[in-house]
Amino acid sequence: MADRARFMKRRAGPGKAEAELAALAWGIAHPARTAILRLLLDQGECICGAIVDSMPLAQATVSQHLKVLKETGWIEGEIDGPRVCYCPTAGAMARFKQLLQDLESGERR
Amino acid sequence: MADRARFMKRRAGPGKAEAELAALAWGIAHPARTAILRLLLDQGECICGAIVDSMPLAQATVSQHLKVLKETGWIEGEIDGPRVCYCPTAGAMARFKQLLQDLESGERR
DNA sequence: CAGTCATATCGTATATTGACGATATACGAT
DNA sequence: ATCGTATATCGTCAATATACGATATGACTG
Repeated sequence: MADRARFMKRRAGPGKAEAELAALAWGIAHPARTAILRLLLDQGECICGAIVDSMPLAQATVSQHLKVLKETGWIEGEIDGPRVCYCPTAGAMARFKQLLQDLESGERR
Repeated sequence: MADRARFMKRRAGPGKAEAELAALAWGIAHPARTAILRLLLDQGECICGAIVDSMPLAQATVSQHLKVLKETGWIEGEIDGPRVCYCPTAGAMARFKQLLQDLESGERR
């Protein structure tokens, strides 16, 4: 997947939307991550520990998924004392839908 | 990613939507695939060869991406004489948007 | 049937994912 | 300062993903 990174970054103007859309899609391209995102959208925000408890995965694994969701722009984490409170990034879903819409309607920017 | 497959298939009722959404997202989680899908949505349909010509990738690689798009339900291929004509699967985008909407509004089915 | 074009599949190399336990780090409380 | 809790990161392993050239398959043409 060196190629993925290469492909993602290479293109300048055209292809930029493709890369952004692909990156966002990649963020939710794993059921564990869609489950996490759903939880956060449902609750508005959630302490990391609660997320871990809700998943059949080790804490380290959940942390990795949270990292991916953060890196792809889906969620944000705010440090709250000794714990971290995660919430959906405002506008991320709208942005994703917009990119999908553009894809559908032949927009090019 | 044995885990991916495991996760994808394990769950029965709840988690089903997550798996479906994740699978669709996975389909477009690579810029080459979003580019192909865009091309098809723009043109309505396209001969495989034209798709290959429009991409900076080897024919074999494009074929692989087409396979993923087909398997994830985004496109369909119709044999047209010696060549194959691809087109977007009707309703796939709508289904994806619906799943996203459900994710956002806490739907559970 | 042989030949050619179009597409899919095979085989393979490399990088990445996703899983986990173990460890490190950060913070609040004692 | 030390302890205990909460998260993140490290190290590692098996399983994919992705790329490519080479080869197989399928479909017309002559």
